[in-house]
Amino acid sequence: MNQTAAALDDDVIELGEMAGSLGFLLRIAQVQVFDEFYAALSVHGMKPGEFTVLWVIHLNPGLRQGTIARALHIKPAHMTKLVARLADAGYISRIIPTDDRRSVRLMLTSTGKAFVRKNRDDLINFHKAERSRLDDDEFEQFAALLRKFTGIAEARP
Amino acid sequence: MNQTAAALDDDVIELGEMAGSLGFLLRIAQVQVFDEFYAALSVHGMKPGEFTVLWVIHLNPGLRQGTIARALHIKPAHMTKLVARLADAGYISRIIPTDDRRSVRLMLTSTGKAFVRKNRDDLINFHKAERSRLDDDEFEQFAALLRKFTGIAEARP
DNA sequence: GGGAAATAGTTTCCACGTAAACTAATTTTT
DNA sequence: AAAAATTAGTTTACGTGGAAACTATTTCCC
Repeated sequence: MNQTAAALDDDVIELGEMAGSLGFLLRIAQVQVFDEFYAALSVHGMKPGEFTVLWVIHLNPGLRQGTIARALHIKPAHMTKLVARLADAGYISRIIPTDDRRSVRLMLTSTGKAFVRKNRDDLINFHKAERSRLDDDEFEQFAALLRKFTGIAEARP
Repeated sequence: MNQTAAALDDDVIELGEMAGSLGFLLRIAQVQVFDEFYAALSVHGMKPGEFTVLWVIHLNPGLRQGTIARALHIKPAHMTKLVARLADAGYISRIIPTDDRRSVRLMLTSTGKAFVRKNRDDLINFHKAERSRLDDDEFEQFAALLRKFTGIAEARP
């Protein structure tokens, strides 16, 4: 048990300035939240990105898939596959408008609507569970700083 | 140019409760920081994870690679490849101690030491660049909340 | 109006990271 | 002390997401 040198002192790691690096801290935080998401919601066989897209379509029916991709920082190539998965699963329908047949507009199917309605609470509860080490005030402050940092507007009430 | 319906109003997206989701906000924030990292440091052909590992070895010479992997939430399989890349590049050396020949302890080579010394400032400057939309107070508050959220201790002065 | 440029999405191919199975070394059990 | 269990790291096989090239459609401009 007693180590011979400081260099061999496992489990205690000096991070130095790294502990002030947002990139590093954000990555760790995201991994943790991701794990929580899977623990809470993967029952439905859905991944975070897919759920997010479904949610955005729910709130913004008829939007172009490219617009959604840009807003969520999903690359077009990936968006194509993600949309295909959601369409194959029967949650969304791809609509090609006649006035611009290059674009694809997305709508929830009735199955998709039912899914969102049914799992809305799981989503909300998941958000609450995320708070883990923070109290309510800290949580709100944290979310506000994240929104400011990312330049994302707060939800309109 | 004038859209016909609200549903077609591209570029304005309603996120609803999603704007309060840490998972969502963390992902966006991380993507942004990641992009900044590449813009600032990819000249050296090094990725964020690699740079972080190099930095941790610099501060904790002789640590086991598994210990570092756990601390940085890097999976063992990935750590093997990452360490191989850094070793191939000549930045670190893998040392198999005689008292436990299963383990691998990592040290910086002189090349690695020189690299860290030379790029330390880029790293620090990068951290400053990260602050973009936040002032100094907000930045510190943000980092503190991230540390609390992730359970990571602040750097010892 | 017809070719050039721009735009939307898709396809192909590749890199990164992971889970699962595996090898090697060490410790525990009996 | 041999067998079983544990631990450290590696290898293999695969899935996800991304860059670049491609197709289809629309807009620009001469």
